Amino acid sequence: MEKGLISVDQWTQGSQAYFLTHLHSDHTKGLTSSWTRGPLFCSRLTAKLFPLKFPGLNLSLLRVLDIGSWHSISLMSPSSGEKTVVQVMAIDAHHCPGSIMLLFRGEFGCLLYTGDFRWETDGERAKTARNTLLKALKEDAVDIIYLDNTYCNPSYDFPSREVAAQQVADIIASHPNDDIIIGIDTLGKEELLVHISRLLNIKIWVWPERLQTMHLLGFHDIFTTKTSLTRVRAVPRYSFSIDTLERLNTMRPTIGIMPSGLPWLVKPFKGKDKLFGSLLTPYNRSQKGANGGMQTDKRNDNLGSADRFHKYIYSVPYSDHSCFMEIQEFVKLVQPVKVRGIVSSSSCYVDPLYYFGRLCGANQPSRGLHNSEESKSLSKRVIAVQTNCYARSGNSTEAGRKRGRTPKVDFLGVNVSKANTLRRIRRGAKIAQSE
DNA sequence: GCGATCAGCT
DNA sequence: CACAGCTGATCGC
Repeated sequence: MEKGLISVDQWTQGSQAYFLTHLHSDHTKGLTSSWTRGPLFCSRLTAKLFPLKFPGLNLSLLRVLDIGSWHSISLMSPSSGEKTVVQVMAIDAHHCPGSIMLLFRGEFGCLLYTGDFRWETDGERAKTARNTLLKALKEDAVDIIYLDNTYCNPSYDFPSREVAAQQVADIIASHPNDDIIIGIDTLGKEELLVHISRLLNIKIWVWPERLQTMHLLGFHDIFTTKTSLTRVRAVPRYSFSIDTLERLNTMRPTIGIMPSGLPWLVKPFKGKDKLFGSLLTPYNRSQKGANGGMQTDKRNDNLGSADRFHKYIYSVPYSDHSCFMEIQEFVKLVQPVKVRGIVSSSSCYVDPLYYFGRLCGANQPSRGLHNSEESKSLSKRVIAVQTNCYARSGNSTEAGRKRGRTPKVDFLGVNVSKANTLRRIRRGAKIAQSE
């Protein structure tokens, strides 16, 4: 398919229809409240959440895709000028509220763009999504799948979110006298919090803007902004640090729980002040026994940052992306002719074909373990739909100008700087007084 | 003063 | 290296 027709999670000029898989910022880069470039297709829930993130956006440009049914869109072929019809079906991606995969068919063939997705085997939603997909696939074979390959490596193995949620609940239950801080983002992990709330019969504190989101999502009794009502607080992940926990512990015993996408790969620890790498939690450590035991008994001010971290913070493998086995099952199910990854990380990228080439309809040679520049640019040029092939980290080791930093964050992690407040208001946050 | 962009950090 | 993305600073308008 030629360019100039449709774009997915990409907001540069030149397409006739734009599709958004979900409202995380790395998929909306370039999209602003002053959007006028064309109709914007998304799920009903995403449409509902839109005003929160993009206040003032012209809502008449939004087009709701109902899950599981085909929508026909009349467009114009950029080269011939003839009318052409694109059909699209949204399928629950179960990544965050409102997230969808997009199945396209048209003159260009049949394409499946997964967006970010989690393909669990159990649960009502997972089964419904599977049935929806299977039904759609009966009518068409998928030519190309654009795959969320975030954890597309056999070393990424972690349990279902249900199991991870139970681990979190167990940690909380085993600290009956502690305050609990859970790090979350602006969207996602709601099911985890609901699980905790139901199981322990406890309300959960969230910051005011997050409460608005919860209300839009239909949660009305579970969450609160009154700290006096609960010992469990969900706070912005970026406010989550050793310092925060240590400060809180000078007032009340408090533990932090990080339902994190990351560190289940235990790696050697490098650099004495870095937190990256082996994040063995107190939870894991107690099961592990040996090794670090004696250091935990040292006085706090003698601890290295790793030990300071593990003293208060538990990291739990709760992921909104599929693990390797789930990705593999998904590719087996779809049996696409071709597969391309949509996440191109700078050095960890593995061509999905390396693992799944043999599962594809046509036997494609893999381009090998690491992404050559060739494979990346190829993916960009030949890509049938203009899609967002994005990188997951803007980390650069460029020295540049170093700026000293003392974040002005109050003990609950809600920042109060003026520039920041303005930015939040522009994002649509109505600053409500919580207490 | 605002939006876009970048560096830094978790 | 990295989940997703916030914050502060800078620069051009």
